[in-house]
Amino acid sequence: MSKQAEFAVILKMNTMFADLGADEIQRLSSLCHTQHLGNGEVLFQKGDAGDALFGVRRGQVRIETGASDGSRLTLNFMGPGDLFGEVAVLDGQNRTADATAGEASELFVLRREDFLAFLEREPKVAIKIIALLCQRIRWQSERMEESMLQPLPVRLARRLCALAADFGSEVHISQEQLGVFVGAARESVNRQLQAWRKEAILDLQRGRILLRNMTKLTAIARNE
Amino acid sequence: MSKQAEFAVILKMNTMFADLGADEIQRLSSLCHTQHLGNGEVLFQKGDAGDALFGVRRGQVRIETGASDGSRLTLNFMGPGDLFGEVAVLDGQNRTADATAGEASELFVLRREDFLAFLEREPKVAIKIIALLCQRIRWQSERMEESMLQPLPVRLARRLCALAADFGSEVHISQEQLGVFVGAARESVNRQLQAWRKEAILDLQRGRILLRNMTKLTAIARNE
DNA sequence: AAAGTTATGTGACTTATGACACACTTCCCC
DNA sequence: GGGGAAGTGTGTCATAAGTCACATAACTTT
Repeated sequence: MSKQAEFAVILKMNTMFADLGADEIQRLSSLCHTQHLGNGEVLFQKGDAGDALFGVRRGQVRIETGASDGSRLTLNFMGPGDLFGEVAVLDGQNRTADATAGEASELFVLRREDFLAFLEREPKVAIKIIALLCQRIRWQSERMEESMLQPLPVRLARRLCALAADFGSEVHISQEQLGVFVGAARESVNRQLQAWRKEAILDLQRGRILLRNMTKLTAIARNE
Repeated sequence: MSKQAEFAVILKMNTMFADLGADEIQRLSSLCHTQHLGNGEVLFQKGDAGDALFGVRRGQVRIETGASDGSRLTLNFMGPGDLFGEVAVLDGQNRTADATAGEASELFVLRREDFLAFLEREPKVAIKIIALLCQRIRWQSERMEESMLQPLPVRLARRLCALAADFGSEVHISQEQLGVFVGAARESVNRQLQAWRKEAILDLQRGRILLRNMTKLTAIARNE
């Protein structure tokens, strides 16, 4: 499969571009470049201009932010097929987090200027993008109002399910970082995980969580 | 001042259109219609197709939603100069709440079809709209992550400040509805308001709150 | 392998806030 | 002007989750 065809598949998988027609996707993916990163290499940092959209072809990129105490907190892991920086490429605002290669990686790059020129040539696509952004706004406000009002177990179960979708049943994450993800104290996370371990929903190891019973976990995530 | 000039001013005041150039605003406002509503008349209901954007010229429109128990909960008041339905007009999705005239009102109406045709004619404006939507997405995610994690006094102070910006220092709202706004129980809202009354930050009357010391209130809203 | 560092497990305590219960007041309307 | 209905004020209690304070376990570095 050509690089462009690969990139087209990745674009198509992202909610933001899922509704575009095959021809539009094809023209969009013809604008892509590729970029290689060595292990630990920094792709961009907080405050950099948001001048491109990235898709992971192989490897892994960590999206992280420097906490005030100097420690680094990982906000997300992007693996093959994941797309990141969609919003930055559209509005050109500064990056709000750092991106670092977690291993040697190859990325698809769609530069802002190319993308904007494309939108100007194809106003119908621009209108679709607008619709997609609007959906995202609706989705966000629904989620947020709903999500932060949920009790910790529900938030935690949801986050674990989301991580499982990306990484399978062996999630490699510290309880500390999980706490940051769901907005809770590490100790609270630990206590909940212990409770679930006793129910055989999952197993715990240092730096990793083994999901044993996704059925129960998704039931908790749905808040019964 | 002509209706169109008035509408142009209203568009300009809204964050969503604030960055557009004067000529673009002018062409956009030439597409507007007006509509009259009697007191209590229903403008649209939850589930209706989102086929237009509205601006209040005079009067007041309540945005509300029917709670499951049959009672109606007001989500927002739109007064002269306020714009609502921006997202629905862009993506054409269904309304997510009801809109009812709180008094005899006159509205500016910008129909979805006219607006989309306009965007197709002016792709540069479409790109600006995209940038504005992106800003809104960023703003939303920042706010939400921050806001729901804040303690009740902070959330309450912020909401009161926002209401004060719209209605001045005499905010006409029940404590019940204020509770819905900030996602808290009525009793908790009442207790916090009582505390602030004792500090002379505000006064309470049935169905209304008189803000006495905005300086202190904004300080609380900033979370010190 | 000893020492240091990071991640995890757990108990004791505190606090914010929701839930319930009920009294009191104001408004509206017949 | 009497009887609801809606809004408000307050006490008591329960609970979820944060904080603090350690103990322990697992990797890393020298």
